[in-house]
Amino acid sequence: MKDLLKQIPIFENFNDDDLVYLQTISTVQTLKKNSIVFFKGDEPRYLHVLLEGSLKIYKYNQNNNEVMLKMLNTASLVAELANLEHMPYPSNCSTLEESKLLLIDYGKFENHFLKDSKFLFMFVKSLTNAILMLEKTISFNLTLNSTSKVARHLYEIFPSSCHMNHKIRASTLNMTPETYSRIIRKFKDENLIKEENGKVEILDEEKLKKYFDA
Amino acid sequence: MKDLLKQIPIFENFNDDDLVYLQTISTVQTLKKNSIVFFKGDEPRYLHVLLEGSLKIYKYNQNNNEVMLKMLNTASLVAELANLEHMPYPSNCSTLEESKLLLIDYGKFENHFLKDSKFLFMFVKSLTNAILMLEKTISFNLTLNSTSKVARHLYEIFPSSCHMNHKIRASTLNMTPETYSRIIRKFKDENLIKEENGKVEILDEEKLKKYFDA
DNA sequence: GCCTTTAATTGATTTGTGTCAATGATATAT
DNA sequence: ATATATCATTGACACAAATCAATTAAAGGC
Repeated sequence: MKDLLKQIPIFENFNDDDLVYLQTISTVQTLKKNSIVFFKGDEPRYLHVLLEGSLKIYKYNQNNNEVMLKMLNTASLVAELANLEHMPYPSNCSTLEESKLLLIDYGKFENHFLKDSKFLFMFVKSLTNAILMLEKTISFNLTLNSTSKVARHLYEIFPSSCHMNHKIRASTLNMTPETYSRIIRKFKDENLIKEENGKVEILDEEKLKKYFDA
Repeated sequence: MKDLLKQIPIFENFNDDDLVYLQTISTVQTLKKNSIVFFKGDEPRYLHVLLEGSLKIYKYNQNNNEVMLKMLNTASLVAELANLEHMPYPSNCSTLEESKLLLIDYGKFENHFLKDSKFLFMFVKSLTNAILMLEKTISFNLTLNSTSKVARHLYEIFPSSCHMNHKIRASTLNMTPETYSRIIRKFKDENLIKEENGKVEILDEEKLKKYFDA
């Protein structure tokens, strides 16, 4: 777990003592697929760290369809901001597969770590990272059409999410499985990609790139 | 200017000495309507503070239409992250009306202020604020359809932007002026709002609310 | 292994929003 | 004050993506 925590920006410079203390104020929780981690409106009591599995952060649109705002994979800090601001969670969170979470008692964490300015640099780094991700999400969703989103997802995000099925990939990209399927079909017909037992392989990287870097 | 700077989260706890030093490393720039502040890809040399007027942060989509990612009004810090990370600007920025900017030499700012941990708390606060805004943008753009966006904009964002014309309001909401106009017409026909010499008045707040808080 | 459920694909249709075009209204400049 | 440019509105049409529906494929449970 130590190594895993060090992959997370906010903990990367924690020393052994810090990590030991962190464990004394934490518990590990294992959740089955499609379990709720928290609901929109809940008061945050824990800092959640995703040790294994994957989560989605989501809301509902007018038509009560889920809109996935963020997907989180192993070694992520979940929704740090609601904690920091002592505000209720702005979105829902649930598991996409069986997952293991570290629940850190936030009151204790705040008292021990956040009063200490040596940790603030790490905090700034973590927040900075969060901003970069958010800006990427905005730009991705607002400037690209469905075809481009799929192309870019295949090109750059794909390796990390290749174990996921089409349905989840589509929802990550905020489109329906039907649309996703049709675009994948088009790419196959154009010989840009091929798919063998669920594993996608890119055949023509350059042509695929043309779909998104205008 | 002192009072204005103190409205900006990152400067709110600056003392007089800090503010005086800030001025020695800054210049003021006045720009006409539709002037470029920076282009995507530029290297940031200044920390920009918007003293007067308004700006847009934008990119282009596949069809070379502008997509506005953010609008900034008086007393805003512009694109702090590109500075912090020493990365090129990820988007373009231009003025929406005649505007006055404070250009702070970022190299000097960083040396004087960011090495000092007493300023880090303010920095965390500023970043936190930025994250909240970004999350709101994502949620706004991904969960609402055009009608809901206009309703919510009228309801909550409107007073601050009532001096703007329809074209800019539409682009703030990432829709065409035509779509905006049609929705406004619908709301007028339903007696939800009325418009007199460019000034919108809400007639039925409850009904307007129903369009966005599902 | 078979049965049941969930996921994937494909076609037909609908819907929301953008595009194009024409006209009327405002603002700005000379 | 008039001319010119910009903005606003409205209608007709186009298009991307969602929805609905039907079928096939794959995965999980017993």
